[in-house]
Amino acid sequence: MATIHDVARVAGVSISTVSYALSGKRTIGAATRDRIDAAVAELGYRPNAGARMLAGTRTNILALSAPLHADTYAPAHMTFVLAIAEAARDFDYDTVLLVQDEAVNGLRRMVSSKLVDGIVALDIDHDDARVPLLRELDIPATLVGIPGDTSGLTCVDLDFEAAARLSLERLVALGHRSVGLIGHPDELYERGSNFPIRFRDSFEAEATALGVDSLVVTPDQEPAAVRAAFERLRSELPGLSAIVLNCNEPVHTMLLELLREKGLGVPSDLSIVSACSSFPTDQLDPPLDVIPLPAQITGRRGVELTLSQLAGYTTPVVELVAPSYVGKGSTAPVTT
Amino acid sequence: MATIHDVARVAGVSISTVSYALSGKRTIGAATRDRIDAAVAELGYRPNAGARMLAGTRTNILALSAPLHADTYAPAHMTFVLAIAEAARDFDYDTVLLVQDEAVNGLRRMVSSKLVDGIVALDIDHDDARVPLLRELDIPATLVGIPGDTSGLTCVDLDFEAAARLSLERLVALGHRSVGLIGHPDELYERGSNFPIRFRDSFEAEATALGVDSLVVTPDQEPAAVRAAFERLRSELPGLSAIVLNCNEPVHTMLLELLREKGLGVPSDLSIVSACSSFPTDQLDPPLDVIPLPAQITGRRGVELTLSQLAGYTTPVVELVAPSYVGKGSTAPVTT
DNA sequence: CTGAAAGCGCTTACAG
DNA sequence: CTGAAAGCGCTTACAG
Repeated sequence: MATIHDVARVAGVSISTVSYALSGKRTIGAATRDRIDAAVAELGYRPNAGARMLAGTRTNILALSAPLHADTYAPAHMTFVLAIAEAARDFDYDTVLLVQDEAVNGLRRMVSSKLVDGIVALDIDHDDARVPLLRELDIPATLVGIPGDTSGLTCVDLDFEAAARLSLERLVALGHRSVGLIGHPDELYERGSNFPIRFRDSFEAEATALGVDSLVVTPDQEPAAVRAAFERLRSELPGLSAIVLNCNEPVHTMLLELLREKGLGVPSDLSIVSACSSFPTDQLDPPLDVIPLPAQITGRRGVELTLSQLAGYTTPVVELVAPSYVGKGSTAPVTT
Repeated sequence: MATIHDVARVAGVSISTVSYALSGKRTIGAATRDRIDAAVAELGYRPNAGARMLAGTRTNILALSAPLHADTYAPAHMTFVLAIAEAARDFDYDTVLLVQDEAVNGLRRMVSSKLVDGIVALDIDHDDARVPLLRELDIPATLVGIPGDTSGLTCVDLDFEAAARLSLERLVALGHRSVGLIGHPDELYERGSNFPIRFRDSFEAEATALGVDSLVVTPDQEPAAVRAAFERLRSELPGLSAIVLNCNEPVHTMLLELLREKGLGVPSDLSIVSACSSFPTDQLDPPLDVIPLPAQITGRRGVELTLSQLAGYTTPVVELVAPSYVGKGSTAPVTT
């Protein structure tokens, strides 16, 4: 394997000139640069990663802390991982994957061995073990997700409060005045889970502000519970003409099956919007309008925010990505 | 951050003694070792990764080449990735994740920059672009999956031919003498896809050997195609009492729905076995007996085989993991 | 059982 | 615009 000395010899320059030519950290004469480029190409030279890490100030490696919980939805998780690994490459970074307990315990090792320049963390719990750790570690890091206490940390995620408002605004624009929200299972709210609560609170506040009749139901992921929740919406919201879903995929399927069974058409009888969904709603029958959880975007921002800290920007920020609305034909003007 | 010099000073020894104590590459006096251990603990010392890579012969990093195809089933893929990252840690290795085009193009970079000691590659196509590359690269590597031409390469995967035999043997032991195989969509076989073909051929050969009436159908992933395939099995195998599935999850669901619609009980009217499935068959209704695609095991073996090459074992092997049969109550003795 | 020292292949002041 | 040289923090012969 060729070293920088080989390149220098072939190009007839010093190794420092080769180094500077490659890093672009000082101006190099055109002729010199050409000779270096030719030598690099001829030898197939690539800087030794270890030497670079040791001599330089950067390792060009990021740690991706990605624990996988029992209830993690694999396709969404995959999308985050891919987005982050690809975004990292766009900035000439490689990604070391830390899974399971290493997602927590491996972080200290990454930092003290100086293997990585920064960290991107996924699957953030409300009381995540990595939150105090990252505060202590003092290394560029971004949480993709919002923990309970964000002080001193940089985080990025979908703006789910705006998403709740957006879902309602779209329905109201179509004339709907009575809208139900099917949320996550009740335990999640009691446990103080972050998103679901913020989405729900924002939904309720916006409904009040817009003068819309609304009700939130929080069924477990079982057909019977979904059925009961739907019946409750119908009985307590007599004019029910639209439903917003902020829940997992199985509940979507169960609801749609229930509606089919009841002979209720979507959107002819009921408009439906899926909000903050990490799965494609195209596959559902019928496909649902959706405000996607933009894993591609937030994952990439996670990388960018970590690298911007590396570049010296050290003020912690909580960045909320604006929601977007994707129509799939599951909403229609209210007909009375 | 403490360096080896700090540890040596605090312990009152030379840095080479610290290095040897930590690597265990030569015997150290008990008292000396204790002082070094104490100094390491006191300082929270961890060897600098870059220095280690540069001075030593190992980087303690593995590359995981994991392209994601459009038809990749995310949960299975996730399982492979987790198994590999965890197995690597068990041998004190970290894992650099290479996705999409980097899964191919990044490999050469990994090798020439000496970032990794070896490679584990997932999602192996019949004519995988990484196959010639890995042959050329001359670095410890293992393919988790079997390409068309395995010459010179180390590979590991489920023994799907044995899996086909196993599925049939279990059914025959229950008295079944007429067994259908629902395989993958026809294109896959025409395209020369590896597993499906080997499974099918082995299934047919075993059926002949056991004197079992059999038929293979290869429907597309659509309810109508699955229905037609099932009808064909019924009409061409009059005594049909069992079906082996070697196909994707959607086809499983479609078939079970079809049977429900027809009022056919599983296993009362029909025994069913899911073979080489990368998804849990517990979730299906009813749960199906399964010969799992053991991602945990083959993923881990991928790491072990790469590290054994690093340790000097250089003879390429194609290692086939024996299939196992997991009963879930979807098979029963034939009743006539 | 332990130490002094060379060297791994870079980056980056320092110098001109 | 370019070069000579120190130094990053280890590992590992070489020596005793």
